[in-house]
Amino acid sequence: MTSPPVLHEVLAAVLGIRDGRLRVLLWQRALDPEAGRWALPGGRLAADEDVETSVRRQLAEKVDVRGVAHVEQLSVFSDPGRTPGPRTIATAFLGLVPSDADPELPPDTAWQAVDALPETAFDHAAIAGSARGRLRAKLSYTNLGFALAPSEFTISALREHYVAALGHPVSATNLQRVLTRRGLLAPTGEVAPSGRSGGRPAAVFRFTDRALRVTDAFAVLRPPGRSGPDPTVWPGTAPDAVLP
Amino acid sequence: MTSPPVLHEVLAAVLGIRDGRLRVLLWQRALDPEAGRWALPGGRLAADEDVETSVRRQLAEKVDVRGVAHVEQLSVFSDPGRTPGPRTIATAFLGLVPSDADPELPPDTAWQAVDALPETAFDHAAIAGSARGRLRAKLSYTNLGFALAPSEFTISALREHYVAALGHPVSATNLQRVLTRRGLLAPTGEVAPSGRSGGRPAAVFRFTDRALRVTDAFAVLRPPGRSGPDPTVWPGTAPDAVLP
DNA sequence: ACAAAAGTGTTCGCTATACACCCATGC
DNA sequence: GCATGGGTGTATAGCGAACACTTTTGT
Repeated sequence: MTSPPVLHEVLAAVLGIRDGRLRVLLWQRALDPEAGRWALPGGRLAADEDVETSVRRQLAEKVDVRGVAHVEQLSVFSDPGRTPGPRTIATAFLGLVPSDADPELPPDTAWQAVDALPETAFDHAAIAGSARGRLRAKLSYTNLGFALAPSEFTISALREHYVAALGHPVSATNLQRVLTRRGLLAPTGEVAPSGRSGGRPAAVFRFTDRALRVTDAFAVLRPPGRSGPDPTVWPGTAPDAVLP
Repeated sequence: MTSPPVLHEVLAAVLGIRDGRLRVLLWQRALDPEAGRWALPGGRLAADEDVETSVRRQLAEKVDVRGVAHVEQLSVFSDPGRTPGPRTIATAFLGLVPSDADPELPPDTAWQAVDALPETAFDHAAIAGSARGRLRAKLSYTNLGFALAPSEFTISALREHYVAALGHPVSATNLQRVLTRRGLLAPTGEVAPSGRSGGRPAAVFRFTDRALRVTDAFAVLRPPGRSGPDPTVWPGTAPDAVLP
């Protein structure tokens, strides 16, 4: 019964497209251990909050909460040696901030490219990588683009966001078709003026929903009889909890 | 700095097809709190183990470890009031036991239908539901059937497993075609004798792999140029960690 | 007129489902 | 022979990728 104390922290890998690249919000540690290295925001769980409440509270101290369009749990990092000192178990989260939200950041905090992280503390690089993997997967079968793109955008601007997040070329033609067929895009009716080098002005769109929706669940072994893909998620399963 | 102690436990929703239904392994609590109610196996984390090691160790006390074909993390349950007494955070897992593994169970332990759970303790019913959702999703885009079916089976027997797990009709014809096209099934060359009512004897198959493989990742927005669906998972992403 | 960017039309391959039909066995 | 269950052949619908082509702007 004299088991050693175990502390519990939450950590958030907050991703966003900044400057054409997929970046994660990190702060630079001033004190040991790991002074100088970059770390994910987060911290200890308070007595009266669950992990999701906690991560949202702690993010609010770094970025304007309203800037965070989506938060979801990744997984637990619990290796006994993951941090020095008393054992600390971390629940890792993915957060997404659209590129038109530009929260003021504390001086020790910056957006760092996920593909070229600076020296990171503890296992935080693995958590950031896990967040990137989750984002890439969900971009393909959900409407999660809404949490990355600004509220209004042209297709080519949206395409650049997808390219940065996915890390491979994306065709604007097909992107528009896929998202349109799934009913995720709504034209605002406005057009964006063309640049100095000419070109047809682009139509402006927005996402129809600003909350996570699974749009392409269950490619196979669907229940019989239905013609179209059913728009709703399987009964009794939260979108977050379904496809790991 | 006088934050209250937080305990950490792991809980496993071990699912399997038993008697034609999707069931979960539960044990009946003898003592308060929640005496008489049914609970998931699990318990406190030891000092030198991570959560995955811990859940495998604790399962070994209930079922023969070799019977458990697959274990993966679900999510953290951390509501402050989820248990009485000192605060306890749970990391929940999905475990799968093929139907030809019949571990001896302690007298207080039984397979209970997930669709008709008895009175369960704490938030364990929600965890079992989450496990069922995860299983249903992954049956569609991975080879996870291997962890549910016996090592050798006929297509119609496999079909019954899928029906029980998914909760809706599944066509044997299409099931065979989908799994064959994906290269998941290998015929053993043997045939199962037909029953007393006649009928053509069925060919016997086995799964080619006995470890999780994502077979249908990323229906859309694939990297360009490839003809077939790429057989491997996205570089740098573990199958477990990808699609929630 | 020309270049540039946006957007549409069309083709192609592939997947998954549905359903008709053939095969092998017990009685 | 006939019922029963197993298995294959084939048609259909839809999706996503690729690419040619048209539309609309700036210079």
